[in-house]
Amino acid sequence: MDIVGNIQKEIEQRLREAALKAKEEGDLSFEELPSFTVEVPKEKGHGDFATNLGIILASQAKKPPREIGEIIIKHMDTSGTWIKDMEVAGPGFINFILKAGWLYQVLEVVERSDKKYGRSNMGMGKKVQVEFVSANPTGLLHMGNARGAALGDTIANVLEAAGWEVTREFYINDAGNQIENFAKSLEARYLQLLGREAEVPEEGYHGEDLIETMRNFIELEGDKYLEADPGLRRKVLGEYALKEKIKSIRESLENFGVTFDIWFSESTLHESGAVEAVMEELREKGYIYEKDGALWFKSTLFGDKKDEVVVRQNGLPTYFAADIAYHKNKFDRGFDRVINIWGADHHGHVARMKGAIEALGYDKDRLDIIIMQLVRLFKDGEILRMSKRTGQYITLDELVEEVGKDAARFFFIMRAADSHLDFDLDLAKKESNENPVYYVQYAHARICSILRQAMARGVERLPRAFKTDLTCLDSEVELELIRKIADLPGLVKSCAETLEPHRLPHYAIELAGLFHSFYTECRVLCEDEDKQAARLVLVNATRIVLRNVLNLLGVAAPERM
RNA sequence: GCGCCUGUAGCUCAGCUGGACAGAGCAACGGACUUCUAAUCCGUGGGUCGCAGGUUCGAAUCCUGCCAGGCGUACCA
Repeated sequence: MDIVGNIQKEIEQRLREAALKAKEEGDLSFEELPSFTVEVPKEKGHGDFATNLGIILASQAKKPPREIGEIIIKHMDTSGTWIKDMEVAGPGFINFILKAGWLYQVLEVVERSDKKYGRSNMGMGKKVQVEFVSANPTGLLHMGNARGAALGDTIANVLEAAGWEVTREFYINDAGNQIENFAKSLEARYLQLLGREAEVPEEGYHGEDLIETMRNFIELEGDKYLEADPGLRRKVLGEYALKEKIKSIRESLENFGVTFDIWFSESTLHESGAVEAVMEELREKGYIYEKDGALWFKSTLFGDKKDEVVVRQNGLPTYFAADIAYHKNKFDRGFDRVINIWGADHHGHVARMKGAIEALGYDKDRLDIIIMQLVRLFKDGEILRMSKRTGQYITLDELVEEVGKDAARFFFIMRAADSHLDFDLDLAKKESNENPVYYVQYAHARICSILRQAMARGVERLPRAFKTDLTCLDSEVELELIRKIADLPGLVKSCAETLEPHRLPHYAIELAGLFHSFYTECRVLCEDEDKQAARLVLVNATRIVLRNVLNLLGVAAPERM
């Protein structure tokens, strides 16, 4: 239940009626009522809600905006609403001042909804798949993957909260060229460890983790592949390492609070013939042609800059071909909507992916691709260039170890996907105590402490909001705190709509800030029983909201710190 | 060259899809613990919103052109 949203809608409706009534009575002239906004003004002095209707109507009605404002106010029927007062202000806004009581019902709603406060059924139970991370299983997870993991998981959480049925999926790129290179690199390490001359190929993977992997392998299987057929050897080593890598990726992500419902293997698409089949389908529809011995998809038909190869000269399908089959597979599985989270280095892939979806006859708007800018890592004041090939990167595990899961997630989610974020590792470590995440968690812990104290002082159970006189919550901080609490449902909806969860951490910081101010200014446990009861209700509602937001972020809500 | 993203306080970033005087955290400075956790609070300083035009009653937000940075522009993924 979204009280702010409901009031907004109600005011909008009354305004519409007032304008029409004014028109009927000849006070205003306009053809059709233009679209206008009813919003919460930034400035406290501008009332609880405000509309720009007067300004919007000015040119059509041929009257000054302020005069229109007065006319609308005159025709407003406010009976049965929370509206106490209306005034024309500034260039012609109408500000609405509500009766004080409107906020108190928010506390009742929070208490009653508890874990469900902030949730809605906007998605109406429709099925959505969020595919994210999907890192190559040839190495460890780095900072970019960490950002993607935090972002994707939170988007999934937000969609769930907004009433979608969400599936989290990881696409395993266990086929293609890179797997060849992976196997060659493993082979080189294997041979090296057994005292042979061998070199990791230029285009291979140089990370030291592969040495470790081969050490594990040798422990199990010894040197029995030393003289084996190289093709077989690479296959065995590759399969072993892949399994180990995927397992460690899964563990790292779980350690970061991210659990996938489905791990989807690319190679199954090749083995089942799905790639071939989808190529055939596109060919029949006339979107495939041959040139220079390769097969091309006509992505330029869908606004891409150039056509794209789907089957190479050597007869092997490209990554793109498999991706088309994968996306067809997603829709075949019955997802109403599909969301991909990709790093900025893949943005060139967006147009042709959407093109392929369209070519297959699906509505391309059922696919959202979120492009996330890359993470630039600073250490000792210098940029650390990350690359899996050179093996130089900070891993997700190291990040969690040094900065902590909660701080890392909070930090990543706080930034919009669009922002190219600079992650200063030294600073993150150094400031871990001053990180905003602790500020929020501390607010939660403080509340829990108050509630514990209350019990210790003989309060047997928390007072229920509907049985408590809340009107004594009348200081400015108290009202602001309730006002902020009232914002959560609208915020979650809007984050789900825009797929931009970065406003949640900011909200949490603001809410925690208001609570801390309240804490300094207002004593909860006190002589005045009525006041104490009302403040316990307020504090408990704040706790519920903080916890719910932290849950959405995948960040712990500690009861003690 | 072309395409996508970005440019807001010393630093890292918000700015709720065009609203009424531009915000937060960190950093700097000055205050507040005999009272529910000082991982907190209160206060001070700090900005040509990259630059120049345009649209609008109204622009950090939309359009155009420059400037700067990141990414992409493979029969790699």
